Amino acid sequence: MQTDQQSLDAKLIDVAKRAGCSPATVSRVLNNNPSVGVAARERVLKAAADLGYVPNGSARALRSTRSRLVGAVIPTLDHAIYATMVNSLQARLAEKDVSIIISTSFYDIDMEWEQVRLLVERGIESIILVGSIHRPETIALLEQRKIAYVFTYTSASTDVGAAVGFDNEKAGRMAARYLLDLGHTKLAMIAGITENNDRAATRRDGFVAELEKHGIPKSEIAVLESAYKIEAGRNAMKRLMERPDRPTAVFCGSDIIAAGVIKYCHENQIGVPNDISILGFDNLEIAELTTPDLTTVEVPAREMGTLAGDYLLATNAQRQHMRQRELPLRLIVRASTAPTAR
Amino acid sequence: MQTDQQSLDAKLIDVAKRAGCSPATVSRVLNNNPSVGVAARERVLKAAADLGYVPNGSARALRSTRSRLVGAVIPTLDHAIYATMVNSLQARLAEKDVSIIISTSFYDIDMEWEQVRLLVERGIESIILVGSIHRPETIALLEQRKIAYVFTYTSASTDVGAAVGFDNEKAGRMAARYLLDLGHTKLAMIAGITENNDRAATRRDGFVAELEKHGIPKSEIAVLESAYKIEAGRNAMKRLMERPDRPTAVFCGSDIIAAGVIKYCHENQIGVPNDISILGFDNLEIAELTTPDLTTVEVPAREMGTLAGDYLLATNAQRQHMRQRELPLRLIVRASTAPTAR
DNA sequence: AATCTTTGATAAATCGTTTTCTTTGGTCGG
DNA sequence: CCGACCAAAGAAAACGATTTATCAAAGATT
Repeated sequence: MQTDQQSLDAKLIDVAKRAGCSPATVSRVLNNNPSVGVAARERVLKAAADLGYVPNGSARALRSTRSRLVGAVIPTLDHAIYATMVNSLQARLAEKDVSIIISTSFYDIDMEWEQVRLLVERGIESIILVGSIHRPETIALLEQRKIAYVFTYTSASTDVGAAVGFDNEKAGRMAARYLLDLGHTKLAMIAGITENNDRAATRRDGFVAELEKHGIPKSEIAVLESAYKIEAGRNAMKRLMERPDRPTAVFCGSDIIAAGVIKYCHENQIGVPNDISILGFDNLEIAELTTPDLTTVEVPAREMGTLAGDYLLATNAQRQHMRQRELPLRLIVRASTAPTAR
Repeated sequence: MQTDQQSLDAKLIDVAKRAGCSPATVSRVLNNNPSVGVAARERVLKAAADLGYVPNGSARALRSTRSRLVGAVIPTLDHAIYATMVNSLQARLAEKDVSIIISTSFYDIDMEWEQVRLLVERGIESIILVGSIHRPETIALLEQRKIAYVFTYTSASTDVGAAVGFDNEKAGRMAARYLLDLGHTKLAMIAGITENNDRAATRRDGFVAELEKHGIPKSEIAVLESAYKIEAGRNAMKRLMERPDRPTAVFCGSDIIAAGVIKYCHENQIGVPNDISILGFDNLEIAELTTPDLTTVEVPAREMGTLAGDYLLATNAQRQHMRQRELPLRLIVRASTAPTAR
């Protein structure tokens, strides 16, 4: 004989019974529908609390077509630049009781497509992606399902999606100009892996283009790639220094890479910035850990997360005004760069 | 007049119609139920592909009570130790097409309780939490709903939950013993914030207890706390060095804190490890960025994520054998620690 | 005093699947 | 050659909420 109601998973109808009203009324109270009297409202709330009632999200989502779920597909959480962004995104969404399903694509747009499919199946109402290169199927699916999507780490939105981020080409140019202004003419770049990473590729292109514009032929610019790991950065620098014509300044696609580069310099008695200037990208916390402190380009990861959250939470009408958001980039000058010796 | 089927969101019944069979058959095909003929199976698969059919997860979850959703509540994603763990956890779950909803509690168990409630509402089948201190309501809810839960970063499971992690007290003792073995007798600890953080607190307690055991009175051990930020670690070290009786070795609750501590030492001409030995905790990537490289205790974050994932994916029967998993801790000796000068 | 609104609440249909219970038709052993 | 059995597939109920249509009672308007 079951007497202890608490021990069963109470359903909405149980709450209704206990409150002495219909399920419809309970539903309205739970959804803050104003058309229910204050007396009934209180009885319902009390009953729900007594029973430890927890609504069934699936049933709710099924009937109302609102799941309060958003998706995020990012390359990895193992890189602070993405983890930080997701962290602020999640915080913003949590304020509105919206939950976030996260999955990682390891920089692979085919994998991304699979993940997006799965997320759509889960009923997400909107989604955030990284970069502006995606499989056509991915975008088509989101369009067809009318799921709002926003690209991050880029300001290049498609004709239909939205973007919150920065201009990667500008970022590359900014780096180039800064090093040129310091008097450097023999330059190199250790980019991140550019395959399937439009942001890294565009940054590199901007860097090279700006140098060319200032009279430095492409053939004289050494461009290597490195994974986003300290060790990988160190190895890339090793390869670079084994070449005949050594640069006096190196632009790195990430602070992580730059950290490895500086490490290599230490190990090989190459003075930073006396022999070689090192410029990073991201402005991670570690930029103040290298010796010397790293000059770098600051990426507004936290802000991107918050703004992307705002976009995902917005109504369709509001979104019209939020389609493209380019955030400013700042150069953080520390001690790893210096003018060329005369 | 609507002729283009593709443009509508196809439902299971549409697939059935196109394949010329009943919805039940389609459902069986989609769920790999063996009792359906190969001919019918192929027709269904073809029809589903033609229509671009995507199952409705909510309806599926509602009817089957299986949501393929797990929850994770962690203090923050802004600390590599958690981001890394979540990253490997997610990777493990993705292999089985299980999605993860993540939310952050900012080290606040009241907030954690709210988050868990919301996750339960979303229909998660299991959940991972950090540490072993939680609100009783949190555990009670999970128990009542029969949602499997696993604690991480600790090996202390309750009588009913599971834990995959390490013994924080042992960790503290290990650090103490190492520094004692080097000959240090004047020791200090800069712990992380211990309020609502049983792991940090237990580590501290283990450290102090081991020192006491070896004849160092508690009153001689300086213990401070610091947030998990480089800057905060620097400030804590400042406070420590302003005290009369300076230690010759400092154990830091995290590599992040240790990095700040070393920074302070640089700025104030305190030699590491000549004047003072610094011992970190976590073995983050940054441990190889400090000068000198940081000696630290390695925390198996990646492995914890994978094993926690295994637990969440396991059946109830299998879980019986996975209730408590203590992972080994390794001391990574680098250059920031040295024997005391005679 | 009769009619028109407004308010608060109910009954019943519905969302898109899975599952249980039947049915159908074919194979096999005796 | 017949009944038992099995495999494959269908019909219909169910999952737990929201929403639409409806209605009764109370208040406002003439």
